[in-house]
Amino acid sequence: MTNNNVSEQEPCDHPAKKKRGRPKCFDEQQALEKAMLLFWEHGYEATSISDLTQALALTAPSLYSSFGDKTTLFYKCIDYYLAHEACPIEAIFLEAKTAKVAFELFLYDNVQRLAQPDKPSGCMLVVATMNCSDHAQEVQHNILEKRLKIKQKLLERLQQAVAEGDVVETAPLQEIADFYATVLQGLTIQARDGANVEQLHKVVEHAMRTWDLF
Amino acid sequence: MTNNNVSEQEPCDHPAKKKRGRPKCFDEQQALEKAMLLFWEHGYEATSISDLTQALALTAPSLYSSFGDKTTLFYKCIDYYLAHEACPIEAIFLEAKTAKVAFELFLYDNVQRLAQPDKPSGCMLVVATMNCSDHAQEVQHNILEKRLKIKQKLLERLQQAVAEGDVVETAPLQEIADFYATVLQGLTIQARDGANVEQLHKVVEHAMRTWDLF
DNA sequence: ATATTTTTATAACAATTGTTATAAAATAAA
DNA sequence: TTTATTTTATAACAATTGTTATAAAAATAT
Repeated sequence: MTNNNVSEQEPCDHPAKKKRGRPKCFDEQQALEKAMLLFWEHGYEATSISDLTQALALTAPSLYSSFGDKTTLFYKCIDYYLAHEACPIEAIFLEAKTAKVAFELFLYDNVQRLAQPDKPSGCMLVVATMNCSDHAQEVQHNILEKRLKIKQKLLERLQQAVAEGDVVETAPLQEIADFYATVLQGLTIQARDGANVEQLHKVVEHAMRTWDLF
Repeated sequence: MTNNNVSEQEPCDHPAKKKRGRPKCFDEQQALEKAMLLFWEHGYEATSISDLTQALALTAPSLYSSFGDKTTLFYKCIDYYLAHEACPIEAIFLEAKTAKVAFELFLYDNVQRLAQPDKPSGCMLVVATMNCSDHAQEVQHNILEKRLKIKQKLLERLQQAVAEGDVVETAPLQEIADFYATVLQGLTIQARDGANVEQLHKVVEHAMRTWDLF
């Protein structure tokens, strides 16, 4: 990680060390956020370089020198999304005492993120590479794997719960993970279709009510 | 509906009335199905005219004279999909004696359609216009409305059930519809992510087990 | 045979796609 | 001041996008 933030003061003898060449006339972090919002809203392929340069108010060469080509930029936007907009599943799963509480917190946290009025609705991992041409097959596959990893984390939290005794050993862990992953991804489409937070909240409420039926 | 099928015999005095000009060298219905499969797999915008002409083995002028422009062709593919590939929700809802049975049949029917090995996975209404540019906003909106109509039919079937007495009047109909719509659309993403029919079956099984918890 | 109709094939269209070469501009180091 | 470095702006690149004009080909009707 290179530190490009000029305004940041470091505790050394030459503070505010200026960079050598012509200074950038835009904030890289802000630009990345704007790009992420575009990709989140319209997806990887439907967002053109021209859309990006227009929204970020910079030229194509500046975009390329700062972020690489379109694919590289997209991956950086995915990372930005996961760091700043997506649900912190590991933290939630760590502090929750039981698997049920963990899933409950996870789903409610997602609900509020999936249906924000001032942000694109739905999970970016789901909506940004849903329909792709053959040229974007690799990108599509990489994002698919990120989705699968989330589902894997659900399963691992259940396994941990079995080890800790708050879920019985005979419980169908894979089925439970499949069910809540289905609900989670359904919430994304519902949000895209205009459902509000209260509606999604009720859906999660019911989905959690069924925990003991497994 | 114009009948372009030359081989079909009609019970009138001049059977097999040949058309006037040069005959078509491709079957319009088969071509439409192939186009539908492409749009289903890759979506509206990511499927190019060149992709279509290549897969249907016909030239661009033939494509345009037979089906109109890309948007018109896409809508015809959506109609073909709804007629031949999508779940016949009205028929299922009509013959089911109770709302619970109706929802059960509907979801199980969907499961087998969403995860066919030789077909694109997931519901075309969900996956074909998930990420679109501004140019395709109108198409995206039209497909969104088709999704909303399905959800509306869930609600109406519940209202019918209340009228018929198999669902209590105090039941939260909108919540029930929201929940099962969420599960349905979640199944689409799960199918796209590689879940098989048995897995989705179990998800539906659990979702239906929660019916009486509303 | 000629005329009419429909579909075909070839080729081109302007516009947009992602990307980059080039040179000017703006800064710090020498 | 000169040199080195970095970012900017302009402009172009080949390839692809959706679409259509043109004319040849293949059938029926007169």
